[in-house]
Amino acid sequence: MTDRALQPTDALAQLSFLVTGLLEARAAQHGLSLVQTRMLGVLRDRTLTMNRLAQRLELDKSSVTGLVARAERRGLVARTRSTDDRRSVTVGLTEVGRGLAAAGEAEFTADVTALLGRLPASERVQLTGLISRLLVAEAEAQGIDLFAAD
Amino acid sequence: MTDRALQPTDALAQLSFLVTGLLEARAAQHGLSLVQTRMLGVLRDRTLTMNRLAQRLELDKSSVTGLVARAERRGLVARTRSTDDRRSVTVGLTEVGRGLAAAGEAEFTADVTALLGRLPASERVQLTGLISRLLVAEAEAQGIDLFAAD
DNA sequence: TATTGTTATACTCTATAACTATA
DNA sequence: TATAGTTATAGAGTATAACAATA
Repeated sequence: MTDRALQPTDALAQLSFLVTGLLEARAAQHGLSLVQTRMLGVLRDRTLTMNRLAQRLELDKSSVTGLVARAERRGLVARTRSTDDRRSVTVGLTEVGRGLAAAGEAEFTADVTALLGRLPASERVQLTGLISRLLVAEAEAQGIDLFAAD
Repeated sequence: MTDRALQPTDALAQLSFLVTGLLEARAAQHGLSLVQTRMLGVLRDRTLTMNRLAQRLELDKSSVTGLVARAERRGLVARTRSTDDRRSVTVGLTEVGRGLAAAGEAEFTADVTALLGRLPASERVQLTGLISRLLVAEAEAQGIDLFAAD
C-alpha cells in the first residue's frame, strides 16, 4: 500500500492548489486578496504607470483603477501624476505597503520552506532543480528569458 | 550562463501560477470560472447536499447558494429536495454539466502533459514522483490519507 | 432548540463602453 | 486622431446576519 503515485496531472494540480492556498491564507491574515498581494509584489522593485501595471497583472486598465483606489484608501500605494506626460499616473508603494509586502513575502517563504521540509534534503534539491528546469524550458518555448533583467 | 536555478519559493510559486493559469484559461474557454470548474469537478463523482458541497469548496453555505443558482441557470447542475431530511437539498450534475466537466478535464490533462513534455522522460517521471511524495508527506502530516476512498 | 438552506446586504474584483484630459 | 486614465454600469464571487422550514 506504499508509494502509490498520483497521476501527473493530479500531482501538478494538487501542488498548485496547495501552494496557492498557502499564499492566499497568508494574504488573508493581512486582509489582502491574492490580486492585491500580486500588485504589492510587482510594485516592490519598481514604480509603474497604471497602464503598465495593468499589463503586468494582465487586467483591464479600468480594473486596475479600482484595485489601486482600494489600496490607496488603505494607505498601501500612492498615485502621482507624471510631470513629463501629464496623462500618465505613476503608482508606487508607501512605507506601509512596502512593509506589508516584505512581511507577506517572508511568511510565504517560511511556509514553502516548511512544506519542502517534508522531503529529505537530497530530494528537496532534486525537486526544486527539476521545477526550475521545467519553468526555464517552458519560458524558452514561449520566447521568454526567465532571468532577463526586466 | 546556463542552469541558474530559481529560489525554491520562486520555483514553487511560479509553477503554481503557471498550472493555475492553464486551468483558468481552459475554464474561460467554456465560460467557466475557477470555482465553477472546481464545483463541477467535485460533483463529477458524487452528489452532495449544499452543506457538504460548501465544506468541500471551503466556502460559506450562502456563497454556495449563489454558485449553484448560477450553474443551475446555465443547466449545469440540478437541485432536488431530499426526501428523508426535507431540510436538505441535493445537488448533482446534469448531462450538460457532466459533458463540460469531462471535456474540461481532458483539455487540462492535455495541457499539463504538454507542459511536462518540456522535460526528457526520465526527469518527467522523477519530477512527478517527487511531487507525489511531497503531497503524500504533507497530507500525512495533516492527518489525511491522500488515497482514502472518500 | 438545532440544523439546512435562502435572502438581504455589502464589498471586492472584473470587463465593456463612454468619457475627459493630454499628446 | 491617439493614448492614459477614470467613470458608469453590470455581473460573478464572497461573507455576515437574519430568516423560514424542518428536525
